[in-house]
Amino acid sequence: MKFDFNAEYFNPEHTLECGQVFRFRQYGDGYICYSADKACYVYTDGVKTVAESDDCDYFYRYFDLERDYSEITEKAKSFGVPLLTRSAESCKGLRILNQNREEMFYSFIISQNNNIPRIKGIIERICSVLGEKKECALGEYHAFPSSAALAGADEAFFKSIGAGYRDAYLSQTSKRIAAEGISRLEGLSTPELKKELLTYKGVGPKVADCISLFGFGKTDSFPVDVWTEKVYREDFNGTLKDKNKITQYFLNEFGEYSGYIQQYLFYGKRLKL
DNA sequence: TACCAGGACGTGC
DNA sequence: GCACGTCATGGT
Repeated sequence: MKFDFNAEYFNPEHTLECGQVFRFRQYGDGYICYSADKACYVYTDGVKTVAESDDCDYFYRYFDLERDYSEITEKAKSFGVPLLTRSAESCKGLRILNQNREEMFYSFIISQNNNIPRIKGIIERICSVLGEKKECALGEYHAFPSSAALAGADEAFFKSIGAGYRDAYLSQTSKRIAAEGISRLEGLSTPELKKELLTYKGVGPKVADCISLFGFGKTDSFPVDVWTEKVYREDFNGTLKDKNKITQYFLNEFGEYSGYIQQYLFYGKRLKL
């Protein structure tokens, strides 16, 4: 099955390459992306972006297609920040994905003090060993492992697939989530959710903000990493040093739009827009 | 070869 | 509470 969407506000490259997701690869004229145990081929054909999958309902929501992004990009440009205006204009087809919550937990624990190509490799190796083998029209692939499957592996496994010192974090947090589930995190306000996320091993303020935004759809989150910290200094003339205060500064500026704007700024800075 | 990467943790103050 | 050293490892 397939569906399509106005390509002006759905650009696969910007959406996938902007640093919010790690499980995708270039294929044909577009990309194959994987989420939880599902797969989707997405490409732009003229004025339409087309998505093909065995589960179109899942990916329609995954790509956040029920939301109006023209309003978001206009809001972003209204702040009069040159980098933000340039990024929102040239990347207006960037959408914030609705990703699997547990997959976001482990992915962003892995992301700490790490680079994106290596993060992708670590996640790929974890999936290939512990993820259920699946098959679809696009070929074979491995699902992202359940927390139970991750909890069944030990620290040495995570070390062996190149996770480095994050081995203990993955081991401990997967055991905890396998035992508790994550329904205890549903229905919380954004500040309450962040407070709870900070109690998991390997989850600090930045990773908590990423899980909150990308896993729980909390757009009043603003993760501050080395790139957005650089944005703060160079594009907002910021002088604060404390990263929590920098996050609070951005939240005060952008409110419910923080998550979207953060992604325009992060991606735009990396692209040297 | 150094430095960097979507940082968090433990220790000492 | 805050500053600081440390933590693996591949990318650049």
